[in-house]
Amino acid sequence: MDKDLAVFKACSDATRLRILFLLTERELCVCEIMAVLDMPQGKISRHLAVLKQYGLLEDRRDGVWIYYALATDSSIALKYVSVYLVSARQVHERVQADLDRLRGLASEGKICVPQPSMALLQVDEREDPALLGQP
Amino acid sequence: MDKDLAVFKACSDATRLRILFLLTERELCVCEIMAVLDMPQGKISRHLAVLKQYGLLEDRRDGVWIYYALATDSSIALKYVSVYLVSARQVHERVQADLDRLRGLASEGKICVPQPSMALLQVDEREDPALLGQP
DNA sequence: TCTGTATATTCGTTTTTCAGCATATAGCCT
DNA sequence: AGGCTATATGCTGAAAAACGAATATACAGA
Repeated sequence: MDKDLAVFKACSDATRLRILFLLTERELCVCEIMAVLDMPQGKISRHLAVLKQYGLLEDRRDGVWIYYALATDSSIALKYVSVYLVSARQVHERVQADLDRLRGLASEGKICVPQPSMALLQVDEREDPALLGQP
Repeated sequence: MDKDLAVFKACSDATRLRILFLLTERELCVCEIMAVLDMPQGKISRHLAVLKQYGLLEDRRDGVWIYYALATDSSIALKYVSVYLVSARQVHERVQADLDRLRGLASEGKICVPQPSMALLQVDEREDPALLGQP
């Protein structure tokens, strides 16, 4: 029962719930979640750590990026929460907005898709202030 | 989404989760829950208030007793949590123990089933110390 | 009206959780 | 090696949650 309790504790925070909804779309790296939710990096990282510790997420490293994905049924409660997430994501407006934002940012290349030598492109060809925050 | 978040917050406490599992059996009054979980009255009452406030429980008064029951689908998350509770109650040992204890106490008449003039019976015919706590 | 029982609520305290900020680690590229 | 980027983690204060103990309320019955 402790595992199930941990699942509910993990879901009992607004930021973490939004992250879980985002991860129903696909696996995401920290900077993508940061960009969509517009929250500081430390905050996102710590919430991801909580979700992982409670068994809801798995992570994999790809170079500098660390991708997080929903874990597959590590407990009874998680099984039901997963189904809930997929069902409820079409219903809640805020979730819809987050998912739209994710797709928008991704299609505009504003967030770290695993492409080579992104840093160079920034320096040479761009001056987009949205990448670093508004000065 | 806030309602769903409230549901998860409600479930993110061990005592409250045990109460919810108990209520999958049938509606219960406070003294029954107290007896099964062996916890002080104030504690149980406060947790019930939280569960009710978050929309997971409904209550009805019957004389001195107040019966609590699982609310019926007041939010998306609650719908899935309800299904989870029914499914998981056969799996978790502690839940099984709680349910067994509930049935045991009920069949022995040790807890307040809505019978008339129970106080009199206690005074006249009984000396069972389990009713008040072990001296 | 008085008594006893069931339940709710308040108070003060302790524990837990969360946020912000700063710093540390780890990998890529030159 | 050194710089840059992505991510993790430590620290501290503030807010929220939980508890025990005590008190208040509400109802039933004599």
